[in-house]
Amino acid sequence: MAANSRLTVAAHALAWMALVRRSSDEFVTSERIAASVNTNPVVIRRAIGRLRAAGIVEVQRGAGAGCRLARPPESITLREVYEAVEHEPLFGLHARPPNQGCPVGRGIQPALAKVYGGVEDALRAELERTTVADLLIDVLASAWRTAVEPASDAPPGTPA
Amino acid sequence: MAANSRLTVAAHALAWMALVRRSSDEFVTSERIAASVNTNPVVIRRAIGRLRAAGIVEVQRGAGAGCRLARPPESITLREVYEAVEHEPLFGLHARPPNQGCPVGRGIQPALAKVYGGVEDALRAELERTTVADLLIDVLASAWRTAVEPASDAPPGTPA
DNA sequence: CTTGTTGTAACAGTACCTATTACGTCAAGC
DNA sequence: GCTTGACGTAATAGGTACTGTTACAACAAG
Repeated sequence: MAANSRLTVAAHALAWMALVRRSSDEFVTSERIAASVNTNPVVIRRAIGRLRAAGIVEVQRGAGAGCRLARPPESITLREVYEAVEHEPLFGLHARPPNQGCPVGRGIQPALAKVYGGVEDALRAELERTTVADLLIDVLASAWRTAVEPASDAPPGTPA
Repeated sequence: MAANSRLTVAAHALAWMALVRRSSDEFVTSERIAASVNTNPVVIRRAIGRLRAAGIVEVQRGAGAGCRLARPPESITLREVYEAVEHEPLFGLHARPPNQGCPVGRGIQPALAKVYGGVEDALRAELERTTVADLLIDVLASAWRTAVEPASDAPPGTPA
């Protein structure tokens, strides 16, 4: 399970946009988000592209452009986010087809596909229990707990 | 989510050993299992090594050596198998630590870790619902359904 | 002592992810 | 219109992980 960080990047970006949305309706740039995630703006744009295709965010092009949540954060579940950014199955089947001359080789793939399908359903159901709004609340609670400097509750406009 | 096939290979090997166990207590070689999985014996040995460390199979070395289930297949759940062969977390966090000067950057990792932990728990609970014995029953049912030749129900001793 | 098998290291090839640069496209605002 | 700032995307490089394969030491049965 070589884990990638696409869901993490997408969730981080959405939490950031949800926080900004509390105080303004302006579009935020991929560069600003990238400064908080600590990555390259192109990585953010790639994630945003998938979220836009899923109708989770809306993007404004041209000068002074950017991105913002397309819907209230209470209505965006992490299941949606997961399905927007991740398309590979959780578990891979055989790299090369198993021996069809053997009963186990012939029956193993359908049997495992059933199991894996149930697992992915369970994973999606669990992710559905958390919305971006829930996540932001928890993020801010954790940030307070970790804060050492009293000036830590800086406004969202100063992420870098 | 770059999916690997370790769980698939382990489950396939265990189903094969469970089928053999029905008619004999002999040890089977990694070469025989590899012939059914259609891979290299070393790949099987790598999986067997982890299953052995977890107490799922027992290995006999020396001449005429091999491997067999250490316990009845009804007592081996896919959760155990998953935990034996897979150690990486399902979702990766940030490749580089997020900006600690931003409230979201400071709180996102603990918040996501909580979500990801719940997801892994749900995944394990779902995998726990299936034992190797259950899997074998389903494998054989699927093999029968797919069988075109009447000689398809060959004894387990002839996998290749 | 021979023989067959495991355990493991080493290596090549492939594939994917992240980071980065570069550039075309686009719309706001003067 | 033109300028400008930002997105969308291709291309590339470096790193990492998995699979397949060869090779060989360790080991136990007979």
